[in-house]
Amino acid sequence: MSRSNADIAAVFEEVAELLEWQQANAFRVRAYRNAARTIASWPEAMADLIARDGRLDELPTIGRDLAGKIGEIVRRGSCDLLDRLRSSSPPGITDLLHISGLGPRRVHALYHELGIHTPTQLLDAAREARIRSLPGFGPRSEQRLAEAAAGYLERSRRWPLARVAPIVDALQTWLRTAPGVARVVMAGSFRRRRETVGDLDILIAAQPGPALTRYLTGFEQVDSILSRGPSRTSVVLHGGLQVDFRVVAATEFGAALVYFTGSRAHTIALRRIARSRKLKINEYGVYRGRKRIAGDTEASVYGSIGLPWIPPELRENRGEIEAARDGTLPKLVQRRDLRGDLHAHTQASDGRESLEQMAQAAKAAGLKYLAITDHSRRLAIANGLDPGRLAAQIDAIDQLNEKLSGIVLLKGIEVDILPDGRLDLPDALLARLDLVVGAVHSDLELSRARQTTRILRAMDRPNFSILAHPNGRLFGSRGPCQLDMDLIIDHARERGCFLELDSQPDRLDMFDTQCRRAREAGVMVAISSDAHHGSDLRWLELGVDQARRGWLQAGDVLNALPLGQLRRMLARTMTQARK
DNA sequence: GCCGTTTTCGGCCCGACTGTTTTCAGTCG
Repeated sequence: MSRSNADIAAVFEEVAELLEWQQANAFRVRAYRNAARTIASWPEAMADLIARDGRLDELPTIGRDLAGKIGEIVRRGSCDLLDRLRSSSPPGITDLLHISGLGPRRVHALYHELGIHTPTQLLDAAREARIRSLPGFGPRSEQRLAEAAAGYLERSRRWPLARVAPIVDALQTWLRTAPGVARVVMAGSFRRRRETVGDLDILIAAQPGPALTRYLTGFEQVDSILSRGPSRTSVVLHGGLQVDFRVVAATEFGAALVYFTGSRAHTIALRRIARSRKLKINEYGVYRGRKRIAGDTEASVYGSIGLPWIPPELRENRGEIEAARDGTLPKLVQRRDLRGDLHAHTQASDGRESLEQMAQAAKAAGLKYLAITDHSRRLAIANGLDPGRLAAQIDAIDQLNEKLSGIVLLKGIEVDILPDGRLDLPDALLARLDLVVGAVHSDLELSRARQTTRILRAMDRPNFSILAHPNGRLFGSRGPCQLDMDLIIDHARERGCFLELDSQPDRLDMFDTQCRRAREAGVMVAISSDAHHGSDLRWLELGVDQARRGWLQAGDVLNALPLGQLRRMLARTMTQARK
C-alpha cells in the first residue's frame, strides 16, 4: 500500500525533529520542515504524481535529494535517514521538543547531563530539583518546565474552532473596556478559520503601558502567566488554552495583522518576496532601507509587494500568493450565497423538532429550501426509518409543502451505506425522493482499499446524490477513515453525484484540501448543517469557513443554486443505474 | 537541503521575552 501525503509529511517532520535534536545545520532542518508543509498541503497524492511520471523535484521546496526520499517513503513508509536517526536517538526525545520552553539545545543538555529523554522523566527530575544545577537553567526555569511537562502529559494540543468561540466572545467583551484600547481583532489560526486552533492570538491597537499589561493578565479565566511585556503578553486560561496578546500602535495595525494572522509559511513567503524587491517586512511595517513605506492597513502591505489583499482563509502558502500575483484569486463563497441546506433531521429519527419546526427555522435562517434527511433503519440507535415510516414521511412532506410559504422542504434520506456498498433501503422507495444522501456509520475500521470500494459501489447505486461526511472523523474521539479520496472525487465526477462538507462543529468533514481537490475536479460540494435542531442551522457558518479554506466559490457549491436548478441537478443523480 | 533578476556558492524571516546573565543565548511565534 502506498503512503499518503500526510504520512510522507510526518516522516519529514520527524526527520527534522531528530536532526534538530542532534543539532544539525538549522537550515537543513528547515528544509525538511518546509518540504513537510509542501507535501501535507499538496492537492495531488505524491504516489499518483510518481505514477504518472511527474517530476517531484519541480515542486517548491523539493530538490533532488528530497524527491528521492519521497519515492522511498511511498514504497516502504520510511527512509534510510529516518531509520538511522531513530536508531541513534533515545526514544521519546522528540516529545521533549514539543514541551514549551525546551528547544534543541536544552533538550540536548538534559539528555547528556541527566539522561532525560521523556516528558515523564523531565517532570520527575524537576520535582526532585535536579534540573536547576545545569548550566543555563535555574529554579525558575525548573518550575516552568515542571508545569509545562505536566500540561503536555495531560492535554491535547489543538482545540476545535467551535469550542473556543465562546471564550473568544468573552475575551472580546472584556477587552472592550481595557484602558486606552482602540481596536481588538482576533488573528492567528482563529482568523484563518482553521478547523482547530493551537492557541488564540489577539491583536490590540492601543498605547502600550503597565496599566494595559496588568489589565490583560487580569482576565478572570487566566490560570497562569507565561510572559508579560509592553508589546506581548501570554497567558494560559483554566482548561489549558493559551492566549497571546499583542499590543501595537494604530499606524502599525495592518502590518501587525498580516504578521500575526500568518500562517507562518505565508508570512515567510511574503518576506522573501519583499527581500527580492529590496524591501523588508516586519510586524511594524514595510521598509525600504530606513524609510517606512506601508503598514497602516493589510492592503498596503500586500500592495507594497505588488499583490492584492488575500483573504485570511487562503493564507497557507498553498498557491494563494501565485494566484494573487496572477489575478486569479477565487471569489470565495459566503454564508449569504447559500440558498438552502441539504442535510437535516427531525424527531422522526434522532432530531429534536418536527418537520414544520425545522421548516420555519430554515426560513428564519434565510434559506429557501431544506432537505429532510432522517436516518435509515440500519441506524437503530438513531431510530432510523424503515420503508413504511419513510413512505409516510414522504406523504407528510408533500402535504406540508402545500401549506408552507417562503420555504420548500425536499424529500430525502440519510441512508446507511452497508459494508458491501449496498444501500439500507430498497431502490424503488429511494426513487420517490428528491435526493439520497449516503453515509457510512458502521465498519469504520475497514482497510483503505475495502472502504474505498464500499463507497464507490454505493455511488453506483441507481439513486445516490450526495456522499455525507466522507471521512467520518469526530474531533477528540475518532480519527478519519482510511480512504482514497482522490479516487472517490474522480468517481463522483464520472457518476455526476456530489460530496458533502458536513458543518457540525465536531465533524467539519470534508477537509479543506479535499474541497480544493473536488473543485479542481469539477465536483460540486454541498455545505450541509446536519442539523438535529433548528438552532443547529447556524453551523452552516462553520462549513462556509472550511469551504473558503478549500478555495470554493459560490459556483462550486450545490446548495448555492436556486431551487429550480438544484432540482435538475439532483434529478440526474436519481434512478440512473450504471452498467 | 533548497534556491537563483545578488544564479552553482552563499545565503536562508525577524523581533520580543525570559532567565541567568554581567552582555546574551535560547526559545517562541
